[in-house]
Amino acid sequence: MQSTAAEDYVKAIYHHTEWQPEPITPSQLASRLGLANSTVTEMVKKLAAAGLVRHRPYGAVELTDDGRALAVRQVRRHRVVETWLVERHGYDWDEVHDEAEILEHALSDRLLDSIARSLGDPERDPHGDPIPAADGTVRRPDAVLLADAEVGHAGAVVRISDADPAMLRFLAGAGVALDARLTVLGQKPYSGSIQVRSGSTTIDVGPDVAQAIWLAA
Amino acid sequence: MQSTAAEDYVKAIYHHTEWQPEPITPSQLASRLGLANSTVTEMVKKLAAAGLVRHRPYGAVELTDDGRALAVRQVRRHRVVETWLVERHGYDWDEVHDEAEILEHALSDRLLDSIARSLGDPERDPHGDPIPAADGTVRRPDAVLLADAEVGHAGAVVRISDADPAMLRFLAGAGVALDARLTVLGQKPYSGSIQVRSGSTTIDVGPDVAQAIWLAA
DNA sequence: GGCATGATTTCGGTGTGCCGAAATCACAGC
DNA sequence: GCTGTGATTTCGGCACACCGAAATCATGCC
Repeated sequence: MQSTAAEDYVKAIYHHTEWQPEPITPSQLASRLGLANSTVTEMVKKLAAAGLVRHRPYGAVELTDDGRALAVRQVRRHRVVETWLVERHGYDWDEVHDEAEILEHALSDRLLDSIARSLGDPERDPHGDPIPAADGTVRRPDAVLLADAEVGHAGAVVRISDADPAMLRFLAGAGVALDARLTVLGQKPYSGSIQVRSGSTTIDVGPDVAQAIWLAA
Repeated sequence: MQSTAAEDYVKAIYHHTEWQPEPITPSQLASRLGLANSTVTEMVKKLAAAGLVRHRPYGAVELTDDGRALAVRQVRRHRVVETWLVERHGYDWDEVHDEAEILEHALSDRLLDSIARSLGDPERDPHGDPIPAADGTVRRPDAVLLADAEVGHAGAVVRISDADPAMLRFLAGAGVALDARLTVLGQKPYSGSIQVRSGSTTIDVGPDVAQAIWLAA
């Protein structure tokens, strides 16, 4: 059991728990993968038989150590490829995902490690997501979601969610990029938006943006 | 009909006619692909329905213009990838094939062209096989099989078959590489071997080697 | 404790690409 | 013209990954 499908499943499960720890339900998994619930049920059963996943009927799905190791390997591949596409082949942030999704299943370990080396073995991808090392080690920066940061908190942008390409472009235009230093000035009561200082300018960010940016703790 | 399987079939058919023009039979195709005859029969039927191949029952298989275009595209991908693996990732000639076989199905046109550009849009791969251009143009050098070359013929090595990795290593050890200048000194009667001068040394090559080296005409 | 509701699973079915065994064909030799 | 032989095709079947519809389950609400 090491098909590209299995790799996609464990990666999706891992991804779900990467920034918050509740286990994923089968239907969440199905919608994330764009598959029918019945398909996921069947595949989860196979993954469980292969020892990659724990699952009792009608319950949530969790990775075993083996499953997590496979997922981390897959995440490494995906993020190395994304970084390579952006840094060496002129792709934009919002163009890399589909290509990486295919390539991550096609590269040998040897080639992937060679590509990573040629990039200087980066520890994070263009969004700030940590790139696991070849041995499975993940170095995750101490980070606070902007939405959860206290007033007065100041820190560099450590991660920006890549869920919404339009937002990425907006933020780039506003000068908010990886490593940009932000200071939380305050919340506007009842507006749901947060005031933030970036360099000498002040910007208001809505709740969707505040959920997409992590600052160094 | 653009599956990786279809790509493999048309590439194998193309490959068969690349250096000699008899059409390939289903069983030859099956053994080249490592598949059962029955599988090939079925797939050929689908390829014919898709307009990639011409085939009447119990006859040989030939590419249509569409099929040839797809095959050439695939050959380009394969050879660009091989060149890239050798030149940028330290692979040896005899190590690239399997990796390229997988990658050629996984790279987008955009990425492949970017890789080719980064290599200077090479016109031949490490074996000397011509790399088709992105528009499908193939520039094949005028070449003579060493076995067919007349006594006194002199020319650079233009292509070395990659069928036998051990032979590749032997030739590399003997100083016979791409662009090495060889002169045909003569045939040893009844021995089947040919005397060749390479620089200041003279070597005897057997019929298998003489079938694997092409000289500039 | 019964029941509605939404999530989960089961079930029958599909498409692709593969296989071995059996049937069929083409062609050469007589 | 017949026939044997090897190549080709047909046939039933399998594994994988997917689907929709129907059945089943868990949970919260009354």
